[in-house]
Amino acid sequence: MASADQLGEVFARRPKRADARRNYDALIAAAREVFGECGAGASLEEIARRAGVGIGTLYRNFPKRRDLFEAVYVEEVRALSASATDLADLPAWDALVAWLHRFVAYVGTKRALAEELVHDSEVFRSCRTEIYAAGEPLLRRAQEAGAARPDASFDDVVRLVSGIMAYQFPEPAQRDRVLAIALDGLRPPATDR
Amino acid sequence: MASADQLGEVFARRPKRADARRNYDALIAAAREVFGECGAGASLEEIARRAGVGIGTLYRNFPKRRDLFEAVYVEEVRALSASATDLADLPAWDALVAWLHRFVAYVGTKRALAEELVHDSEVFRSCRTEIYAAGEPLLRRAQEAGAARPDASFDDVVRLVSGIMAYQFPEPAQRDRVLAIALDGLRPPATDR
DNA sequence: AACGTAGCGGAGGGGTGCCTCCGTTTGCAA
DNA sequence: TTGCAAACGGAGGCACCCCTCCGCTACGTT
Repeated sequence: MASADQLGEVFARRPKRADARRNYDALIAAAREVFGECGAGASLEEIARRAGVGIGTLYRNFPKRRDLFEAVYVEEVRALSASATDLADLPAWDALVAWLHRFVAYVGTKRALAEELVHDSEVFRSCRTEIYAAGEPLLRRAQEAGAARPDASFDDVVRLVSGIMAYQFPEPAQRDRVLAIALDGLRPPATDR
Repeated sequence: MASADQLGEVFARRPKRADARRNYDALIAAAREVFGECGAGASLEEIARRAGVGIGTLYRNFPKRRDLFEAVYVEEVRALSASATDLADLPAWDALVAWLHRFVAYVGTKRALAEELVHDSEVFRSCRTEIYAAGEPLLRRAQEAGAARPDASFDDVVRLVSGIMAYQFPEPAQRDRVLAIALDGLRPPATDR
């Protein structure tokens, strides 16, 4: 699969010299934090600062903002998409809902990722492809089982869910309630459910 | 009602000298554009530039960013909340849906307003109060008519809808489809609707 | 027509961010 | 241990933004 190769490539860019690798990892950790707090437009100098690294080092490892951004999320996206497989033995609808809850857990706190998932951005398309490849079969299975409305695309679902997550909720209980309402809308139009 | 007074106050700040009023109005028009394009953090200098006005003029009329922001949306919020009254003769559910569509039309293109509606910010609370005062009765009426699920608060609905609108949709058709899914979730849990 | 003042606008100081360049440091292979 | 290529880091140039201040303009009044 082409998209996985691309994600692998990104991962392989990790440098080999010990000090370099240390800095690389510190940068990614810092970037994860800062992107999470400030969104995709966060200050790169702040990231270097927080990683305890010169700004030059940041730019050597990640010449473009997007390079850093990708490196941060590749791992998480992989984990998320991999986690779709161990839901196979649940009923179709429950599997979809369970996966979407994971999706929310991964994506919900990371405004930056959610933004990029919707605007399509170069190589980031790979991440989207990966996520969609994982989630779409779950939706289709639910639709075939008659548990989800047939006229919704997986893209609709992603937008529905990640839109809701876009703003932080003061109370997680409300977040779950709103998510539940949205998911109810995904059920088949009428009678049986 | 206290909130309306406060909105009135904002409106009354409009200056009286002809040139001043011209600039004031140009600033609001420019701000509406720029806030719409760039969100609430837009550059004030860009706004002044686009209004064809010196930056000093902007600051004299609107000493704080929020002042400008408020002035921009007061009018729109008023219109939106006023428009709830002429839906009284529709069936409860249809009235709610119709108003939410107006809500989307007003708010959907204005990321900045949606942001502020959720984060609560000083005087902006008035706008929210006003909007909620308009929309909440519509929801309650729908709930009493058994057309909307009783466990959803109006705040839930606002978050549901404005979250979905947070990212632009390339195709408006998809936006409507996703909105429809979400609104379906608002229907009462089971059988009759 | 003349005048007082409300209003104008933009220069400028301070801050922050982006990105490049290059003298210095350091890991590691020989 | 030595040597050198790889890696470091931060100074500095440029751009943009925020906000203040003050000499100039022109509106509306008398």
